[in-house]
Amino acid sequence: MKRDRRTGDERSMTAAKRVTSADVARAAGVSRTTVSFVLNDRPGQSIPEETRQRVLDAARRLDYRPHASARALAAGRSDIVLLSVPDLPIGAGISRFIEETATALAEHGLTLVTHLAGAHGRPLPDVCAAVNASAVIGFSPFPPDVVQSLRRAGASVVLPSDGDQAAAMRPIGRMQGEHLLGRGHRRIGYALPADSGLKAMAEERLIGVTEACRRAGVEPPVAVTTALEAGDAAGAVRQLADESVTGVCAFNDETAIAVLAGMRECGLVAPADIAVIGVDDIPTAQLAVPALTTIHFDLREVGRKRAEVVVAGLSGREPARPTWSIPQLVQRSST
Amino acid sequence: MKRDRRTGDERSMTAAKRVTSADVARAAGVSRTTVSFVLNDRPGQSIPEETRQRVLDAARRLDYRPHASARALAAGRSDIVLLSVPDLPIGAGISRFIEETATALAEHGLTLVTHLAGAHGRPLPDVCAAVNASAVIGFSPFPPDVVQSLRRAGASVVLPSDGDQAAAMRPIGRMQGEHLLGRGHRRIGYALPADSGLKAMAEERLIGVTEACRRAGVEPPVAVTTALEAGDAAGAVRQLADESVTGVCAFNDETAIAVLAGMRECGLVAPADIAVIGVDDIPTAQLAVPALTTIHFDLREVGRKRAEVVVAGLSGREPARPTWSIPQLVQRSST
DNA sequence: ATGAAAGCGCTAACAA
DNA sequence: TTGTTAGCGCTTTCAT
Repeated sequence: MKRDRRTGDERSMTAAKRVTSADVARAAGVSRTTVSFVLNDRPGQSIPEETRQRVLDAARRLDYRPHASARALAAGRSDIVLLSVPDLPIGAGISRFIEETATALAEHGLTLVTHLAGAHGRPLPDVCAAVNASAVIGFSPFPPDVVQSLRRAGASVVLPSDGDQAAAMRPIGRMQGEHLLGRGHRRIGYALPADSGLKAMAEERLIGVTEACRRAGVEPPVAVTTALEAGDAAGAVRQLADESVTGVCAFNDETAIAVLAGMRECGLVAPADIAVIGVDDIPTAQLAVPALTTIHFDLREVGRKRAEVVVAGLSGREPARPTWSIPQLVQRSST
Repeated sequence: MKRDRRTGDERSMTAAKRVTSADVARAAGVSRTTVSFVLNDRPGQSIPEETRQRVLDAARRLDYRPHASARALAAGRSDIVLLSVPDLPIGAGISRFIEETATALAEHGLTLVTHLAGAHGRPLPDVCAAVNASAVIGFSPFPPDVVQSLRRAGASVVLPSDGDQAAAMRPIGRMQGEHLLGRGHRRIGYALPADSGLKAMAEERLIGVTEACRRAGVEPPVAVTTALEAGDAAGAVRQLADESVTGVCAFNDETAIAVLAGMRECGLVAPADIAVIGVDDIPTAQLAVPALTTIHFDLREVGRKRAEVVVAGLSGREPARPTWSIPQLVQRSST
């Protein structure tokens, strides 16, 4: 006889009773094994179409959903991919990227969940373990010790690698720099966001700008850091102006908008006094005054590429070296 | 003899071998049961401090992390709370809220993961099942059929209820309306976001504004919808102007900024021609031209309240009716 | 082509 | 106070 461990309090809040694969098997008149084979579409099993349909039907009729924990436990791996998003703010650009990645992963049967890595949140490896993620993606490479914790927490794929990161970020900075240089600016500035979670990305982009400067034979960019706040940005703008910078590349559109606000506070006008270029092409970029020149990329593409790398890693294949999609310049009035 | 199901390809990408509770038990020289009791801090078990420490030490030394799937499977519930975030954009306000909720939940041993409910993403119940969430939180009440799917997918708590929502949203709209009314405006407008995911929240806030109007004895607000794009917003502004609206409450700061941009395009200036008030107090609100008057609230508080309701629901208790923290007006130059 | 049965790592009732 | 043991729902090997 089976024990019943349910406690007496059967409240309305309790989850509905779950349908198990045994229920489906019974309804279809087959064994659980067969159900598993059919539902997982296992290759190399010759199951007659008729049986297949019977199982599929039963599953649909009962609204069967495999119990993820049980499956993960038995199979030794989950279908969960964890995305760690750095400290706020999450701009619209990031949201789009996340969504595209999720869609691409979903096509491979993987589920993406995201974790906002706030200062006081629980450590990423804990979250990874809690959701039993088999892959973890970040926005910039994780420190080696974190990578190891993640592995121990069950993640078999951890991205991005330093190489991935450089390959993705630098061309963007390079493009920003080249645009400004191409319009005749000779003294370039770079606005880094104060947000620490974005630092690593920003620094890679800055390297791209620096490369552009070197190629053009001009001094490396003057880097300043600014919070998303007019007063602070004004200070940054003053530093830039002191160095007679005439064109500044901002880490992203939000930072760029802050720079624009800082300039306003200093009585400077863009692009006449200083030209500003952002990255991301967020909706508010065109609403800025003046409208912001920025770098746009196809997030769909980027997300898809990331997903491919994850899928490849999970299936043990070496990923085809992902070719990054080409960023595009959106010329507006701020440069 | 144990079977070894590992396939031959032991690649560098594979997750490190996991430490199990049996390992800890062995290291501590006790049984798995004792380990379980100690690590879960089960009340009513009198375990000598000495043994406790021995187990704790062993666990720490081995960097043991309970296997979430196994635990969930055995215990019948997971520690996962799933937050479904509506379609983009995720403003900074939302990010803060998420982070605070996560922190508050973490204090109760729960892990929050978020899912961006994009148009093409997988359906929420699928995600809920995939991560085995025992609670699901949204930004506005889920349709009844979705609630049922979620329950069947294993969620025992689903929030918010319609009541929660109204209690949280309406006072905000009311406050916006009262501010404008208090400054003498007699013809109020309301700007809804085009984004469908935000519709439900927006409509509740609109009700709040309507209430404020009724109390003041003026006509209900003229509602218009606008995308986050200057051209579209200009159209909305024209509609408002046609109805001789002199003050508009925007759903949130981003919408408000779009309205401001629309006004600029129409040659209107705020607050002289039309006053604008937002909600959220996002960083860019004060960077807008003119600086945006808005409603600010303590996200920490809101997140904490939400978390309490979840915890209460999960433990079967009826939540203490959450008292919503008081929103605060931030007066800037747009009104 | 299908089924029986052995676990995956953990929890919890029960026994000692 | 601690250990034994029976599952949780699923996958997968092996036998039929």
